[in-house]
Amino acid sequence: MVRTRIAPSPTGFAHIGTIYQVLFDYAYAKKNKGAFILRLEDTDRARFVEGAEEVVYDALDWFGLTEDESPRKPGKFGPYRQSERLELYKKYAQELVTKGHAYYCICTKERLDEVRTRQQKEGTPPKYDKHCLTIQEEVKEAVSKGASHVIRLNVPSGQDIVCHDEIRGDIVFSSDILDDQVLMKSDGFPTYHLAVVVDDHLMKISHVVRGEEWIPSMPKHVLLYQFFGWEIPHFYHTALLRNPDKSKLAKRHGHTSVSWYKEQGFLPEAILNFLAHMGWSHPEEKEVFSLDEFISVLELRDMRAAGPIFDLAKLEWMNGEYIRLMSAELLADKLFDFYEGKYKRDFISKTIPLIQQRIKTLKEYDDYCSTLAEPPVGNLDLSSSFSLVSGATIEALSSLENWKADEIGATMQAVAEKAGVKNSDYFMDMRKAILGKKITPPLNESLELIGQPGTVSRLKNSEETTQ
RNA sequence: GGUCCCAUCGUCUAGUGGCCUAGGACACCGGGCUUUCAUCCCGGCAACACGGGUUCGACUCCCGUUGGGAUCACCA
Repeated sequence: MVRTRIAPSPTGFAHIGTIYQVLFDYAYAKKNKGAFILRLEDTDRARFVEGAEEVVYDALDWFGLTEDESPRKPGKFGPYRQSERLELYKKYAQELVTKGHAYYCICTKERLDEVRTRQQKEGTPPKYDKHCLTIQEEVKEAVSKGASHVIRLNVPSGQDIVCHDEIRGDIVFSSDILDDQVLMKSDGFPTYHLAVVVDDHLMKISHVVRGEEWIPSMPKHVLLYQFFGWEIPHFYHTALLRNPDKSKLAKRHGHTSVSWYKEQGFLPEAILNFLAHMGWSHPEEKEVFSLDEFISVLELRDMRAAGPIFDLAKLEWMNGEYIRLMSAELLADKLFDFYEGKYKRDFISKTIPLIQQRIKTLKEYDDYCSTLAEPPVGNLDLSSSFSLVSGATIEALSSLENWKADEIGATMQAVAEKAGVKNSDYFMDMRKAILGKKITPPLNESLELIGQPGTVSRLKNSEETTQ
């Protein structure tokens, strides 16, 4: 049984990099008829944020990557919030202490800082000096009397720890560089390292897909698995998404928030398709493919280890592809929802044929259609020849009987010809006079949509403002 | 700095020793279509970081150099 998981800490922020992990977790689980689990790593009370869980759920739902088990969808392996599993961690930490693989520590922050600065001066790796281990009986007595304490991992010296990554192969670490990591904090909460190992084991996680920033702490996890005598899941450390300057995709450089992509009018399907190209490629080198197809051809071990740069230009292209491939009906629905009532559903439907080949994001709809819905305001930047043809155009259009795009076009063309004005100049002026922009949807169809009275009144207004 | 990871066009990538004069996509630059902008079609520019090996033969294997990245908390 394949069971994958995503284990975000609820910070009130949905990171696009998390979705990247989820995509592979979800797809691999589905491919193997397994389960995709969402576990909340809320062990850091200092970072608790109200409503943060919903942010995670909303993001998963928006992308259609809904989990099989989670706090909101309890399965057999709950609870799915680490804060509700405290007794479990305590029990397993005790087990390690009993076996001698962990020990109590009552060192103060001051002493820890002192040790660290001394090591920095000496140029030795900064790690705990096992002071409390040497006086463990004393420490235990203090703990039993209620002294504030943590539990540390007792890292053996002189051992090679082999960490197997399915993408890179074996990575060997010397245990001598490892710190006696805190397992249980003084507030009774576990640290990530203990919790992740205990939970992945108890929740029967078979494949772990996580970012490569976790590689340095993997030996600690392997050590824990060995101490507990548990089977180690398959690890896939994926390359980190990068900013154009190659640094880890982070808030201060690039756009990391799912909400940003949503606001920019990107479609979840397009984002997923784009993300699927990061570190992985379709076996037939296809560019555009559905989530279902991705699921059927995905092979996790084909992932590349090099860190890809997140290229917005390609995402935009991909998004445009999805918009063009979409049914008119669906696109209209998406636009209507995106603009939350700013545009009438009926108006949007009528504009679809005019803009579907033009917009790359839902947000660009505004650029084309805002002045189609409402007359433009401000400087129209018309050429001097406009005044020569405006009167005749108004007259011709006012008397047009069949207000259809091709008729409108023919009528205007006749005016231009009669006045001896170049088509391109004439129509550009009309475009600017009626729609207020140089870049617009096709003019004739736009005018049909605006209607005869609307068009004529817009022309009259433009005529006045230019005089 | 220590440890670890990584290295093909500007970007995403194909390539698992001969099929490579290195393929595709985005971007970019031309051209066609066209009353704007797009779509669409045609064409172009552009890469195996460097140095040693191994081999009859290296983009592909090994070592080193350089470069980039990650990580070194009672955060995850």
